[in-house]
Amino acid sequence: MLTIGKISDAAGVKVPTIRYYEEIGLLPEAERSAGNQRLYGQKAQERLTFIRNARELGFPLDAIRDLLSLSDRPDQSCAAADAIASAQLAAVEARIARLTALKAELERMLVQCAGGMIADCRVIEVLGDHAKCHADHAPTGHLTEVAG
Amino acid sequence: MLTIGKISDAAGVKVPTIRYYEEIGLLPEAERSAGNQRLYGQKAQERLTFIRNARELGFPLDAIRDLLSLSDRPDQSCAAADAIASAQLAAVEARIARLTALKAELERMLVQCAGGMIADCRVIEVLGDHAKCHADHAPTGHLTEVAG
DNA sequence: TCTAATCTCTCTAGTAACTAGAGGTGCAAG
DNA sequence: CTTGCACCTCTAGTTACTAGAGAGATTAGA
Repeated sequence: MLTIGKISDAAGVKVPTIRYYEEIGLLPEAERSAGNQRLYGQKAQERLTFIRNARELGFPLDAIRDLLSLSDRPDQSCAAADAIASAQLAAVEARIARLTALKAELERMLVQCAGGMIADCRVIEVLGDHAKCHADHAPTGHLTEVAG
Repeated sequence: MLTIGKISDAAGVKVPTIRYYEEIGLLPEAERSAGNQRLYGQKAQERLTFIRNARELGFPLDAIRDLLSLSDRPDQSCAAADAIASAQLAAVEARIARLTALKAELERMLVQCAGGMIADCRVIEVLGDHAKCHADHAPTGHLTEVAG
């Protein structure tokens, strides 16, 4: 039986994150030692590793929850898991396309900003009036793209 | 003078978002009508458009705050704005690289999942034991990549 | 065996960037 | 004048955690 710190190291997931996963029901409630500390066995560690890998591949926790419930019933068709992964793939592709467009835009801005004064700065200017950019690129509606 | 709904439409930023921007100090406090409703002029609308464009290009609000304070002093060198935009470009490029790797991984998973049972499903298996994947890809430490 | 250092516990609050909803008021058209 | 939409404030929820306080558990060394 491993303490939380050990599976944290083993699975590469931080201690508070593990407790958080338990809290939201992604991990079952851990056994406790006499002194109330969490104890984990092999199965828990595998489950945590699964979660970590899926997170690394960009799956949101809800999708992971679904995948876990699928993997708990190994006799069923693979189709549902396939659907989740496919949706994830499509989302990733969409993000790549979007980011590639942003990259081009940023490069254009920067090329034109050659050490002048703010008054003539293309970075500022382009952001103030995007019409000065090239015309229509997809109007996005929700602005949830975020810098890493 | 325009009401909040009008500049919302004009700038393409939702009404609650505008109030939020005011609350966090990205927009100055708006004038009010006799009946306590917010009123906006040309300048506020331009500022909001600037924010919207920058958000669309993936700038975080903190960076936008910096850019706005730069654009308020047009006599200074463009270097700071350039630096912010460059950092943003680098962040975007890093995200693209990461997502491209994820895409390859997901595609590999899916190719091998050809309608079998969960017990043999590569999607589940790969997530359970990433060693079954190809070896080392960048160990990321923080798992903040999210599906769109 | 004692003690000091390191874990671990719970709980609360904070992060980014909003979104949603409740319950109430302003305003313009018919 | 009333109907109905737009607006107001405030609170709480979202995702996936992270940080910190204050207290108890465990373990390694003297």
